[in-house]
Amino acid sequence: MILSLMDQYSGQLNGIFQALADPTRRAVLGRLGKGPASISELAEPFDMALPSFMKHIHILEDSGMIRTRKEGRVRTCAIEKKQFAVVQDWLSEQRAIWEGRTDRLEQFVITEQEKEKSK
Amino acid sequence: MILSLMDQYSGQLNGIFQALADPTRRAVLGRLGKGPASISELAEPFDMALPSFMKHIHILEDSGMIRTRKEGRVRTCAIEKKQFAVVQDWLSEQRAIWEGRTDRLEQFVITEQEKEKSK
DNA sequence: CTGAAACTTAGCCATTGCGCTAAGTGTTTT
DNA sequence: AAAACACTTAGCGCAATGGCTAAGTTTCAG
Repeated sequence: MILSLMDQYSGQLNGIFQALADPTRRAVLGRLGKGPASISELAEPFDMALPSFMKHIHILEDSGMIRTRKEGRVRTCAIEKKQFAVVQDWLSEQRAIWEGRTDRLEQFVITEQEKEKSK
Repeated sequence: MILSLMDQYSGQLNGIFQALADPTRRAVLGRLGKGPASISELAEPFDMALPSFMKHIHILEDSGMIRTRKEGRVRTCAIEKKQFAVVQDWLSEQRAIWEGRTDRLEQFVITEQEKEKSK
């Protein structure tokens, strides 16, 4: 059960890191860090056709790094801060390995699971 | 000079995140967190031809996440912890944006953005 | 000095990634 | 009602990714 949680976690990491591997997408996240924005507002600084830009938005959304919602003809995007924690956790996990503290890692995972359950 | 620093930083992020976007490569980093290892030692857990595995090693090395050295016929790989800090810094920077904190670096970026707009 | 070991190089193949244009859909504005 | 706006869908082209096999190269063991 920790295993399945870890697999899910790992699957997310593929998408998240892939999403972060592009400068356009990182710039979009930087912009959204200051607050929500529409697609065209986000696209404006980039010298790119709109459909090309939209692909970046889809990748960001699929990775869970942003959330979008359409009202009327405008789609508004917002950052999903939770996903940054997934990256942070992976980094922490890695450091735990360096420091030979794999036991505490398991403890951490279990603790997080309990937190989830009690929500 | 800040610019060249930023470019280098951003350029590095492309490679780093790309490297981290693959589960095989993350697993290799996990293994190397416990200490250096040879190519064949690292490759052993994976059901993959050696040349395929070597590509992952090259990508990790190019991204700066690992360092390798050949002695005799054996190439030994070790983790490069410094590169993890680059990711950590990016995360911190992102949080700083959410929190509306503008240190010198971000102030610079925003200023440049405004300059672009007013062109 | 011959052969096994540990990579290494070269090249093929299928899929994915990232850009484009052209045309379509649904909302607002005039 | 017509036009403008803000996406959205469809499909093309090319380069990069991630796997493979076959055939080197270099080093070490016997």
